[in-house]
Amino acid sequence: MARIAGSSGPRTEEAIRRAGLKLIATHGYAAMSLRQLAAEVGIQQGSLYNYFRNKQEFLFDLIRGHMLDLHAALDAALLPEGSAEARLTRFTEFHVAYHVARAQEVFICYSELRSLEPDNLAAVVAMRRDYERKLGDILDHGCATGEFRLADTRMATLAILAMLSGICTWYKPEGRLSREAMQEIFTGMVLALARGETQALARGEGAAEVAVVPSRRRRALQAGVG
Amino acid sequence: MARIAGSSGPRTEEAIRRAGLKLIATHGYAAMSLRQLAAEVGIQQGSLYNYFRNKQEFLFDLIRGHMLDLHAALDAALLPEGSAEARLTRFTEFHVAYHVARAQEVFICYSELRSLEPDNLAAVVAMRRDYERKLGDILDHGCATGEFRLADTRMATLAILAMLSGICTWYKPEGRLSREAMQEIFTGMVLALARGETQALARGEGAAEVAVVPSRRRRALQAGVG
DNA sequence: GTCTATAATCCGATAGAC
DNA sequence: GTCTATCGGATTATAGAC
Repeated sequence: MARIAGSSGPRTEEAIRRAGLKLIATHGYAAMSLRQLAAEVGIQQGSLYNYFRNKQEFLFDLIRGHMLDLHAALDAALLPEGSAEARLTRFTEFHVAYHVARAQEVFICYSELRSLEPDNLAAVVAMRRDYERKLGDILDHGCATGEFRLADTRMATLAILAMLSGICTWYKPEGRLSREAMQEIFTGMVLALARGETQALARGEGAAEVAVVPSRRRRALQAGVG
Repeated sequence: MARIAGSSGPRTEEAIRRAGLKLIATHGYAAMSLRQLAAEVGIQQGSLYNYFRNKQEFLFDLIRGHMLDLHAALDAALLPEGSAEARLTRFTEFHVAYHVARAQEVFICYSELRSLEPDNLAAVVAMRRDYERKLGDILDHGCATGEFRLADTRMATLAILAMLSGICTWYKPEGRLSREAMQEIFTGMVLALARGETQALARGEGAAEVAVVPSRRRRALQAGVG
């Protein structure tokens, strides 16, 4: 990134934000040094402290700002009334659009929670819980009206959010599918999951009991392969 | 962890592995120092180099070993023949069981890919792709036989894997649901998603166009809230 | 195999000139 | 607001005694 000549407050601030998003999304917060960030922006490392008090505050501002945006945008997109199906459709379309448009920020919000200090983490987790509840309420309502058939709405909430949030881990703007196509595909999958009319197959007893912890001997053999 | 007196090769090796899994899962690879790791094991930092050549090799061994275990366990669990529904049921039950039993290792395999150097990353990504293909083949087969109805099997592959893999981000052994209950719930959701007989609702035009990038002014207001 | 000691580098954060 | 310079400490990795 080109060197910015002279004084320029707001421009530098936005450049730092964008560079930080990119570096943290790529390498992670702990692996990003402030010298790296300053070089990407085109300023000296010490100058960064005109824009935050310390590295932790920079991360928290990024994540908190994004969560506020997310909530505001969801509230604007969500229907206050209507059938559960219509509201779930809206929720899914919004979630896909948001994750496509702001994949980096969304990714950081999931992956860098571990890097937040306790107080900052608590604030973000509370906002996250509110967000989950909005989906959970739709699912609960749909089950009450008979539109949805879910064995466990809490698990369904986590499953749907994980499924949709996964988008930000592999989505590329130049990819095969347009935003509209992805919205339609994912809406179809989410609705099918929620309606879930079918019964699970009789489970093959024993299948679930497969060994998931390898023997010490197999581990040793694996090490030898390298 | 208690100090291990005297020489003890294999015991130390396993202790390092377990401590590394815990620390990396909790704080991340970049944030874990070798001094921290050594302290957790109860040895001095320099002694770690009897067990790996450098920090990167330690991470790669952890991830690669886990991927080998995962593949071997899946192959043992998966039915070579049978209906697509039966095979998808087996796949899901296995995936849930594995993620419940080894949540830490699975989590690291997703979250620390970014910390792998290029050659190591390429090796892991190749293994990951093989794994995805095994699910993709089941879905393709099911669509061909008419058991499944999916608009896009590639998206469905990614969606199902994200949904199941999400388990390792929130699962706690002391949680509300047993492994068996989770297997049944998730199998039901995955099968419903794959069968997906229903059509999506007519989409509310305009709903997808909601602003996902806030105005500069709103951002400034948000910053003021703090 | 474990220890102590240390090399060489990098880190976040601060001070003060302009 | 940006720069240069630096402080104090932490980091990975190595060397050599036991």
